Amino acid sequence: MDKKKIRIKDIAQLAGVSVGTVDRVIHKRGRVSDEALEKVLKTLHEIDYKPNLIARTLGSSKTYRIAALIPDPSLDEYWHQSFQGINHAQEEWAQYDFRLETFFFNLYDRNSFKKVAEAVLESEPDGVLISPVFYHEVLPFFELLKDRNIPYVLFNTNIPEVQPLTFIGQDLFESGKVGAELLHLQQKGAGTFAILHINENSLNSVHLLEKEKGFKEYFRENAPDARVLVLELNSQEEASVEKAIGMLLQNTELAGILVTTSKGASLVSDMLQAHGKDSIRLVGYDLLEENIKYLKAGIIDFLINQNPKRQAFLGISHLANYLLLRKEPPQQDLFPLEIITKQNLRSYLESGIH
Amino acid sequence: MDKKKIRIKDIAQLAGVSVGTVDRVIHKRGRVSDEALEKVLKTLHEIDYKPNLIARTLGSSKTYRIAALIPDPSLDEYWHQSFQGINHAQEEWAQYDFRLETFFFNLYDRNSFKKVAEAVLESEPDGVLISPVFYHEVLPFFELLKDRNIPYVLFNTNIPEVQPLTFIGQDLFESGKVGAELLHLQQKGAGTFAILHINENSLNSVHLLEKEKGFKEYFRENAPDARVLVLELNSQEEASVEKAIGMLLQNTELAGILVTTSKGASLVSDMLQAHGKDSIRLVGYDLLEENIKYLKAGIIDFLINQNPKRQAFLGISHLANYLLLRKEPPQQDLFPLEIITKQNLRSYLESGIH
DNA sequence: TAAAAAAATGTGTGCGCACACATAGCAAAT
DNA sequence: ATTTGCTATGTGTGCGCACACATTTTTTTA
Repeated sequence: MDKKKIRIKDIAQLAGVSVGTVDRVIHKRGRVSDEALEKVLKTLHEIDYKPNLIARTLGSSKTYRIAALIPDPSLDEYWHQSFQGINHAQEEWAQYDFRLETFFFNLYDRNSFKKVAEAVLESEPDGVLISPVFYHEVLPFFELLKDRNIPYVLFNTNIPEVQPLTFIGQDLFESGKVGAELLHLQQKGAGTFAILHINENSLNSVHLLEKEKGFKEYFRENAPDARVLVLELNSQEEASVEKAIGMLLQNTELAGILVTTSKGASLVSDMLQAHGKDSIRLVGYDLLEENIKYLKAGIIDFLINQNPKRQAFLGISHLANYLLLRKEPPQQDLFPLEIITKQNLRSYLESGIH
Repeated sequence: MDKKKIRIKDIAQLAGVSVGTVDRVIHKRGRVSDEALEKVLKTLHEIDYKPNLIARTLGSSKTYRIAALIPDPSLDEYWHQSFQGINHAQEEWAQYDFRLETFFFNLYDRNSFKKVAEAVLESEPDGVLISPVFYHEVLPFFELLKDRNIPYVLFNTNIPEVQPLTFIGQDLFESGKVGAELLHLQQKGAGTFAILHINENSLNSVHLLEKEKGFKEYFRENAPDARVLVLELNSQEEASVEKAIGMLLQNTELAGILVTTSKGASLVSDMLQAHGKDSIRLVGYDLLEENIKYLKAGIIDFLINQNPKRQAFLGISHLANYLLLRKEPPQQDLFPLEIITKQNLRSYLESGIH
């Protein structure tokens, strides 16, 4: 049971070479004779050598620089929470020589993203954390990162084909199913259920479409005779969106509504109250201030928490671990679909990062 | 923006003393003149010095030993999951010189706990992780640990008055409220709701009583005319417990049942099926295999996840951080009350430690 | 066959800290 | 006045690794 720490020195002794040679073998720096190579590899294999990551980082003392690309947090509470996660990670890793540079772009302006992406490349970071909102604009960016051998971590939205270091977020298809289930709970009979995409550019709708698919799939499986309505309300003017929601509420006898965008739920809550229809079940996303208010008031029945703060936090952590300690992160880090109600809300607000 | 790393050496230079003196001041080893002390403290205050924890651990290379005291995992799936968390933590911290020694006791035998506690003391660990099931037996144990200056971390059940290094777990009062809410969702009218304590020694019932209080509180606040039944079924023989449940089901028109012990829910599920009463809403605790089965089958409607694996994992991590890196953990680490349904179940099973 | 070039191998140093140990300074005891 | 016995202060070393550099061995070339 006494597994003493094996050092490079020990390996060297066992293999009958010097530490320098062992070092060269471990780091594949070449300049080693076949004979020595074999000896070292052999003992390296026999003894299960694990380098002391602590000592490793001590010596180098290189300052790593991570760039984080997210939508402007001052314009959107959801992204503000992501930003908090990034800042939290920075504190957590302050020990080490890390410089975290955050780049903001406008969520509704693909050109702003392009510009910012360029700036990131110019800054020559050692790693990148990004929420790839603009699919088409992001692809060439990843190409360039790949060329420069800069690892990148995706969060919030996944694009598996660009082979990021890792992805952090939720399974949005499953998320749509959970949303549907929460609307359908204890709803006897068929009824009509609506899924609303509000105020999100349709360009980055992969996101929303996944939820929609899951939503439909749930009813197909569990209540085939339920009616499913899909509405996409993309107008920039709030008034026209409100009007559309109003019409929906007047003309249709709804059993429940799922709002796929985190900001949309409060708008729908307003309308439900205005039309005296707050018995309609409403499910939204994320612990935004407004959403919390309506959840407490009983207008919103459930929120699905995407935990943006933790997503960003873990994104940075995975990068830091990879760069600093050479720890490979898992292929993807899928978060559970957290269901928030009036009663367990507090436990979520009070608990730290989970 | 360029905050170069400040080392002890720098402090020494600024204060006009040697590193040795600075070291003595930092570690309060005494043997420093008032004059020098003041100088060092002053610069130490001006410059915000943060020791490099990495370098600190490198030098010492002391082997820390942590003792974990938990109920025998081979007898109980819930504790098995805790055990997994402990093992996971061990892997995570394998880097460092850690030895994790796990001590098991019988959940139903206070004497076995006493014996094990003694063994722990004899092993002279540097830190202790424990789930304090037996309140009275555990108090003198903590006294002894305090005498010996051994830090201890509690998880699962809290005993704030013994002032542990930290506590990790859930707010059980809130948990009872959430359980009640889940039973009451969309239940029009008053109805009768039962809370069942099954097969848990009443000795460690602080646990269960807290949930019960929250349960009652919910109905007091939200449905004062609902009827609340409390049943405690402590018999060792399963048959007699089943009989009691059967009688309950036959004689009472129930709207919902909350089972406070993780193992109890599957028993109740059985009985609900046997009596053809599976429309009664059932809420239980934790992702035990049996519970998962009944949740998928729709007999159990919701599970509240206590996340024993993560509890234990974080317990060890907090201890390790404290011992190795001298990081003070938060006073308590409260977990959110996770609601599991048929639809989001998979996301919880697939996600790693969250 | 000697000299030069190239390849293989070995040695030394620093990273920042903790701690053991060495030395300086200074007062009390002889 | 010299020694002893303190305290205050300074110096040196090791932790395990990475990497620069020095040295040895082998190969090539004249």
